[in-house]
Amino acid sequence: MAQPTIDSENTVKSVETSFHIVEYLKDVDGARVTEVADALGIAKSTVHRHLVTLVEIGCVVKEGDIYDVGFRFLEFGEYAKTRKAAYAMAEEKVKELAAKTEERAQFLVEEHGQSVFVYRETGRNAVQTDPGIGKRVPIHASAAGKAILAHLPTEEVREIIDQHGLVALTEHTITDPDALFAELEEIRERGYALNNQENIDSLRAVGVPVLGNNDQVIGSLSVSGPTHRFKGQYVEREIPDLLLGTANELELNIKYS
Amino acid sequence: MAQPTIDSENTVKSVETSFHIVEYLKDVDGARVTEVADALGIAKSTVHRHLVTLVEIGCVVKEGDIYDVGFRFLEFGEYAKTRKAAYAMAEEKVKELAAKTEERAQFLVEEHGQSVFVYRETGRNAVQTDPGIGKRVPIHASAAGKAILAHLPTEEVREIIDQHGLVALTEHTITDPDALFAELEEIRERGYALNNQENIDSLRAVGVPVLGNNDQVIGSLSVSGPTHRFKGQYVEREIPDLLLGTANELELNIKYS
DNA sequence: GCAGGCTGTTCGACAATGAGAAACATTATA
DNA sequence: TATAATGTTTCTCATTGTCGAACAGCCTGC
Repeated sequence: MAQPTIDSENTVKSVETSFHIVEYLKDVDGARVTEVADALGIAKSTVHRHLVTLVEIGCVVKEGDIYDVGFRFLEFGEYAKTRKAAYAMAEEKVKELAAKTEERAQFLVEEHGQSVFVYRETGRNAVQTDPGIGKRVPIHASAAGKAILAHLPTEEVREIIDQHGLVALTEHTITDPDALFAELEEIRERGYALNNQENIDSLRAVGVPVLGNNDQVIGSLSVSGPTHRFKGQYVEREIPDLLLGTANELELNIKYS
Repeated sequence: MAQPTIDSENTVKSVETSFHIVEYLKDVDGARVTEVADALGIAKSTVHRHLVTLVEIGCVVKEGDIYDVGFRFLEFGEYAKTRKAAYAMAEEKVKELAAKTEERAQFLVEEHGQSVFVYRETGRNAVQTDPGIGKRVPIHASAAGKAILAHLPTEEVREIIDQHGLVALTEHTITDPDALFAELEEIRERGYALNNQENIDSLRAVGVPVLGNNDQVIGSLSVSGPTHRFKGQYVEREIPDLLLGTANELELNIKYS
C-alpha cells in the first residue's frame, strides 16, 4: 500500500477474474475446473466458486464436468444490438447490401478504440467464413474502421493510436500515424474508405460512415470481397456509390424516426 | 454465522452484483450511477466501481454519464450459439422452415429449466414482433418447450416444476403437474407438441424435439402463428409433417458430422 | 453571475468476503 | 480392488470490496 496511486485501479477484481474464466472457456471451447485453474494460475477452489456463481446467473453451463459459455450472453448481446434504433435499422441495410452486391456486407461500430462487427450478411458470391459477429478487430486496418476514424475528433483518434498502436496485420497495413492521418483526410474528402489487403491478404473492402444527429459517427457500413473481383470501376465507383446511397438512406431513417 | 449450511451459498457475491447492475441497465435502457444505486440499494461508490470495471472489460459502455450494455456480450452470445455443431446446423433449418411456411420458426434450447430462443426467423406471413433471441420463457407453456420436456427424464421435469412452478400465462396454460405429465406422454406418442394459446392469446404453435446421440434432447424446432390460420389440417398434419421431416434431417446431420 | 442543489468521482476505514491450502468425496482406471 | 485423478467442501487469513463522507463539476434558478 505504499503506492496508493498505482495500486488503486479502482476496479472489482473478482468480476475481472470471473470474466477471464468465461473468456478462457470460450477460447478452449469448454473446460474443467482444474484446467481453468492451471491455465489462469488460480486456486482450484477459487475457480470452482466462480464457476458455481456463473452457472447460477446463467452465464456458464455445466455439462458433466465440463463448463462452457451459457446462453445468458445472448440476451444481453441481442439487447446491445438493438438498443439504439439506428443499430436495428442498420441490419436491414446490411441485408440489402449483401443481396444487391452478392458480396459480404457488414455494419461495424467503434467501442474501446476497436471496431466491433454488429451485423454481417454474406451474399451468394461471398466466401463463407465464420460470421464473427461481436468480434473485435483493429480499427485502423479495415475500410469500415477507417471510415469511422475519419469522422472522430482528431484527439480521440490519437488516443486510440496511443492505446492500441498501429499493429501490422499484413504488409499493407498502415502503421505510421502520419500516413494514417493523411489517409483519413483523404477519406473525408472522397466520402468513402478503401481497404487494400490491410487486414487480410487478397481481400479488399469499401467502407462508408453512418452519421447521426449533429454529425456524430454511429458506425459504418462496408462491403468486402476478393482482390480478383474487387478492382477497377467496381471497387472505385459501383460499390462506393451503392454504399453512399445506402448510408444516406440509413441516415435519413435515423434522423426522422 | 450460526448457520454454516444456509449462509454458505458458495458464491462470489461481487460477480452477482455486477450482473444485477448489467441486468438493470438492460431493463431500463441505460442508467446513471445514482439511479442504479438507488434502484438496487447499493452505495453509489460501489456501483461506480462496478461500472468502471465493467466498462474496462467491455461489458458496459459509458455515453456521457449514462451507462448501458456493451457489445462484449455479443461475442460470447454468438459463441454460445455456435459452440455446438448441432446449434449451428439448426440455424439453417429454422430459415428453411420460415421460408417454406412463411410463418415464424424458431429453435429453442433448455437451460436452467427454462427455454431459450436461440434462432428465430420470421417468414413473410408472420407477425413482425420483437425477435427476442436469447429471451427465456417458461418451458411448460410453449410447443417447443413441451417437446423438450417430453424427452427429458421424468425426474428432471419434476425438478423443473419444483423450481419454476407452472405459472399461468393465459387461461389455457397447463398449471396442473398431472395434466402436464399426461400431455407429455401424449406428445411422446404423437411425436410432436401443440400449443393452443397457452403462451399468448390467439397464438398457436407446433413443436418437435431434436434428439442427438443416445437420444438426448438437444433442443426443439417450432413454428407458430395466429389461431385463425393455425387450424384444421394445416396445424394437425401439414406443419407437423414438415417439422418432423426437418427435425429428422437435422438429426441425421448431427449424427453424421 | 452567483448560490444551491444536483450530479459523478475519489478517499479512507472497517469488516465482510474472496482466496488459497488442504481435507474430503467421487469417479475413472489399471 | 486399489490407486490416481478429478470435483467439491471446509477452514482460516488477509485481501479487497463496501460504505459513508468528502470533493469536484455541472446545471438551474433566482
